[in-house]
Amino acid sequence: MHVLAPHSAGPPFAPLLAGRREGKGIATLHGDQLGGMDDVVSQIGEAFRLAGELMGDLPTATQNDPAYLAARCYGIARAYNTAIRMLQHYGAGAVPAQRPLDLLRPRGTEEAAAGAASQVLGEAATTTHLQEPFQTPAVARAPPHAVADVAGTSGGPVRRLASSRSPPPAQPRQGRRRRDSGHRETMLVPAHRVGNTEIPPDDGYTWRKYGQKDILGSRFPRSYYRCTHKNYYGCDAKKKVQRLDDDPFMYEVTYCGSHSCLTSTTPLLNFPTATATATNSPTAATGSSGLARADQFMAPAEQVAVSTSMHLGVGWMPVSFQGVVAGSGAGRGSGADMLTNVSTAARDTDYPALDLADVMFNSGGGTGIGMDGIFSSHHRSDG
DNA sequence: CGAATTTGACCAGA
DNA sequence: TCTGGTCAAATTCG
Repeated sequence: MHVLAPHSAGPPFAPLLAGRREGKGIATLHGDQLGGMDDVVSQIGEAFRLAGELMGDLPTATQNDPAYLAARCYGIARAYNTAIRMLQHYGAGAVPAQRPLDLLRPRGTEEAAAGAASQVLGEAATTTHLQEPFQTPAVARAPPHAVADVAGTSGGPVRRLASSRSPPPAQPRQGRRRRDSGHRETMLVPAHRVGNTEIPPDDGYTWRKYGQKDILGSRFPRSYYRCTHKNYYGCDAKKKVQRLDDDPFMYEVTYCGSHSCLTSTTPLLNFPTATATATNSPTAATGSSGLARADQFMAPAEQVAVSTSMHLGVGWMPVSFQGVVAGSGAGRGSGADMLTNVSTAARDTDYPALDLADVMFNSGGGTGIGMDGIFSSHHRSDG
């Protein structure tokens, strides 16, 4: 366990704007990883953070992209869902037995939309996905020869015309293995709709790219990442990022293995000051969980490693509900369909979650200052 | 100089 | 044999 000293300096996005080099991965929280109250606090903070991001995107995103908005709202609501579930798990009866997933279940909509949403939510309920915003260095809009990975690269696009590499080793390499037989999970991630749409959003982990391949039948290359902390902690988490052929604004990300490191599992959280204050208990500040941590609790070095998702974040779509637990491409296209369905539901139905949104966005007293107040106050949290 | 990316080669599985 | 996944030297950048 490492104690995260209270930290106050600069705007909350400062670490994000500092030009970090590493990509971040999405955090998937599984049932056996359910932690204590600090985790719950982190989860709530994550939901706040996602909501703040959405608020920032509203001026542009609302114009012509209901699917994008639906995805974002989905991510927010799911974050709260996860918090509720964690509370129920943690409280063991002390928490009212509300069904968290009902927060998102559409009422009285066409079955397609409702079915899609229910499927998604059902999956989230069973695996307790904690979807952090995500960013990955993968870029693949243009042919691989013309475009290099952008986000998170230390040197930006690098293209060599000719390789001067050494000849192959005299002795064949040994121990190279494939087909990791660990946990695999595929998710669909929308690309940014504002700013650089070439990169999927941050997911809160730090990844190091170790390969890129042109995949047969795919227009875009597939990028391979492993956890940055593999060497230090033996963390075997990996992920593959593949841009969908039929939807260039969607990435298919497959996670292989799970994080055994702690430092990579610190997706950026920007707790509202009030929230941070309310939860700034010793437990919250010193919790051992690898889950998100308010960045004002972070030491500067740790802030460097946090997510860029504050301004890049986009909710993730789990694909495993489609049965695509393993195997890339199996769910290709379906995820987009799901997104569309969710989008439809979002347009045509009212959600109980609106109550939640009302609380979130109007907590300041109906003048819209609720979130503004929360997040603006937070802007000085790490100054 | 260390860390991260690029990219051709290598390897394993289908 | 083909294809995807991984390795590792070369390269780049801060």
